[in-house]
Amino acid sequence: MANKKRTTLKDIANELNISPAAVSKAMHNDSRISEKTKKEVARVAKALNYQPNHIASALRKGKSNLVGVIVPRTNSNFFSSVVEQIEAVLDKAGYNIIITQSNESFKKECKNIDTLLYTQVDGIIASMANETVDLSHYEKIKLKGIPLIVFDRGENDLNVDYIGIDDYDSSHMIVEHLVEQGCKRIAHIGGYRRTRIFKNRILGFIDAIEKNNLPQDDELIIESDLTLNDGRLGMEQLLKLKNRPDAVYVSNDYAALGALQVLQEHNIKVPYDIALVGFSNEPFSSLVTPTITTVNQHSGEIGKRAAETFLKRINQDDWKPKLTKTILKSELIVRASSNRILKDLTL
Amino acid sequence: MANKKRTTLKDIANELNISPAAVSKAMHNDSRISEKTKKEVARVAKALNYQPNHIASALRKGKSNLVGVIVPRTNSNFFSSVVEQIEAVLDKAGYNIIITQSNESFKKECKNIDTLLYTQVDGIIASMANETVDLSHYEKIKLKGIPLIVFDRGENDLNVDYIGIDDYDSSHMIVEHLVEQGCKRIAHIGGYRRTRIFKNRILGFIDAIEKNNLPQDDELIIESDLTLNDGRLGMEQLLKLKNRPDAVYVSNDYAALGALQVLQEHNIKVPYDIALVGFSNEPFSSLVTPTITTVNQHSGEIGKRAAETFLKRINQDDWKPKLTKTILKSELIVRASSNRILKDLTL
DNA sequence: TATATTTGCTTAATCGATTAAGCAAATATA
DNA sequence: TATATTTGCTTAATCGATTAAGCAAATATA
Repeated sequence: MANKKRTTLKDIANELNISPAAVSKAMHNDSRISEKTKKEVARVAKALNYQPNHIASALRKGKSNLVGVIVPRTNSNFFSSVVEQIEAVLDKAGYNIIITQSNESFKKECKNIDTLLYTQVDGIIASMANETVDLSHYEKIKLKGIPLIVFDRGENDLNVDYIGIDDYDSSHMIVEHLVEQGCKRIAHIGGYRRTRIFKNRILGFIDAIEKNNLPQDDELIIESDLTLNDGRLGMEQLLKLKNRPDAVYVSNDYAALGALQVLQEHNIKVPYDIALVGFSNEPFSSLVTPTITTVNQHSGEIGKRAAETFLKRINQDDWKPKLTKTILKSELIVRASSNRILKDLTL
Repeated sequence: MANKKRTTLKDIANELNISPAAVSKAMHNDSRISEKTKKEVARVAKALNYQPNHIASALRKGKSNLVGVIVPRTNSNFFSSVVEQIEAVLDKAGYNIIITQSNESFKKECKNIDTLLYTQVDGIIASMANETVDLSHYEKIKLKGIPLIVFDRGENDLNVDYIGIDDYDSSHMIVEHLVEQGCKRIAHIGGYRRTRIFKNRILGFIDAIEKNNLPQDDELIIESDLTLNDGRLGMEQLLKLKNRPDAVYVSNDYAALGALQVLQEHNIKVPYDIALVGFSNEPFSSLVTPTITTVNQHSGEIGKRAAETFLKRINQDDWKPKLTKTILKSELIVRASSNRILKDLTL
C-alpha cells in the first residue's frame, strides 16, 4: 500500500529522459534550464509525490538548516516564550530548531552541546545553566566556526552576541514608580550577587535609592534564592525591623507572592501600608489578589532578536565572534500591589 | 586558528594507512577488526579531534535519529512537561527531538508536518490543534511508514497509538471527593461537548451524580470556552439560581480561578459555603488563596509513555499502525478550596 | 600435509542531491 | 558568411559514512 520506495531526483530524471542534474537545477529554478523542462519536472515531481531528501542536500551543501537551542528548562514562562519567538523567526528563514534543556545542570549542558554539534547544527542559541562556570564547552562551538548567540545569562563571558534586558535600569524604573506612589522607605529582597542579573538589580536599586535621597540601610537589602518561601522569610525579617519599610521590591514573582502571603497574614494593607513589586511577569502575578506589579522582560522580543542575530551572522562570511550586546529595556507593569493612586486600574 | 577542515574517517585512515572502511568498523567495535587497530583508531581519532558526521551516516543508513514533536503550544505547563519527558526518554535512546508548535492552527500544523517529514524525522509524536478536523496530513505520516504517536487529543481519530488520561474517571474522582466533603448539590462548569475530553468529563460528571443519588439538574451544567472570564460568568450564573449549588467542579484551573474570584467578591466562604475544584494543576492553583483543588494529568508520565511507545514501534519491523490506547489514571490533588475536613492540610 | 575456517582487512558501491566543468546546438553579432 | 555568445543540457565528482562482497594470510582441523 504505502510506496516503500521514495521518489528521488533520479526517478524524475528517468521519467523525462534527462539527467538528475537537470532535474535538480529545474527544481531550483536555474536560469539555464528551459521553461518547458521546468514545467515537466514540476508535473512529474507532483505525479510521483516527490519529497526532497533534506539529509542528502544537507550533506552535500554542508548545511543542515538546523539551529540548536539550549535553555535551562522549557517549563518556564520566560524561556518558552523566548523559544516560541526563536522558532517563529527561524521558521520563516527555512530553519528548524532543536530544543534541548540543561535542567540548570552543567553536565547536561555539556552533553547538549555535544549532541547539537554532532547533529551538525548550523548554529546555537543558548542561555546558560546556573551551575555553569567552566565555559570550555561553549568554546567548542566557537571553534567549530558556527554562530553562537547567548541570551539572558552569560552576558560578558563568551565574547559572542548577547541579548538581554537592562536589569540595572529595571531597578531604577521600580524605585521611581514607588517614589511616585509616595513610598519613602524601600526594601529589596533580591537574588545572590554572584549571579550577574541579580547583582545588576541590586546595584540599580542602591543607585536609584541614592538618586532619590531615600534612606540607604543594609537591613533593607536581603539576598536569597528567591523561592516562594524565601520571599516569606524575607518579609518576616523586614516586618521585625524597628523601622519597617513602606515598600518592598522583590526580584522574582514567586518570592513576591510569598511576601504577599505574609503581609496578608499580618493584615497589612497592600499597597497602602506596604507596596509590593515583583519581577518577571509570571502568569500568576496577574491572577492573585491583589494582582502584583511586576517587570515584563519582553521574552518574545529577546527570542526574536536572538534569532535575527543568528540569521545575520550566518549570512556574514567574514564574521569573527566578538562581544556584541543587545540590551532591551524592560517594561514595568503596574498592578494593584503597588498602585496607591489610580484606584480603578484594571488588570 | 580554528581548523576549518573537519576531520573525517578518511583522515584517520590515511594517518594509519588503512581504509576508511576499516576505521568505520573499528569505531563500531566490529569483531573482525583487531584490538590493536581499534586502539590505534581511537588514539588518532582523539588526536585529530574527530567528530562523526551525523548527516552522512543518516543518509547512508536512512535514519536521522530525529523525532518530530508537534504541540499546540510550548508555552503551557502541560505541554512543556510532556515535551520535557519525551526529550528525557528519547535522549537516552540516542534520539533528538525537533519541537514544533501549531498555535492551535490547522494550517500551521499542516506546515509543521511537512517540515518534519522533509527533515526526515524517524517518527512523530503529536497532540492535535483544536482547529484540526481534516486529518489527511496525519495520514501522510502513516503513509510514509514512520511511527506516529498521538497524545491528549485525537484519541480515536487516527488509528494509531494514543496516550491520554481518563477524563470520564477523573470526573468520578472529583464527585466522590466532594460527596465525602459533605456536598449535596454539585454544579459543573465545563468545556464544550464537541471536544472529546470535555465531553468525557461531562459524561463522567453526570454518571457520578446519578451514582451518588445527587440532584441532576440542567441548570447545574454550564458549557463555555473555560477562560478566566468564562469562569466568572458561569459562577455568577450559578449564584443567581434559586437553588444554589454547594460545590462547583470547573473543567479548567483558569475558569476555576475566575469562579473563585466571584465567590470571594460575594463573601461566600470557600470551601464551607461552596467548595471548588479545578482541573489541570496549573502552577498558580497552588499559589492563590485559598489554594485550588485540582486534577494532575501526569503530563510527565504521558510524555514518558509517548516516547517509550515510539521506541517500541521503531524497533518493531512488522508493525502496522492500529489504534492502541494507553489511558492513564489522573490524580486528584486536594487543596483548601474543597477541603472541609482536614483543616491543616498543607499545600 | 592438505583442506577448511577464521581473521583482518580492502575494494567498490551506495545513500540523494548538488555543482564545477564542459559540450553541442541554437542564436547573436561582426 | 564566419566567429562569438548564449542556451540547455550532460558528465562526473563530491559531501562522509557505511556495508556487501571478497581476498590473502593466518590458524585450525582432518
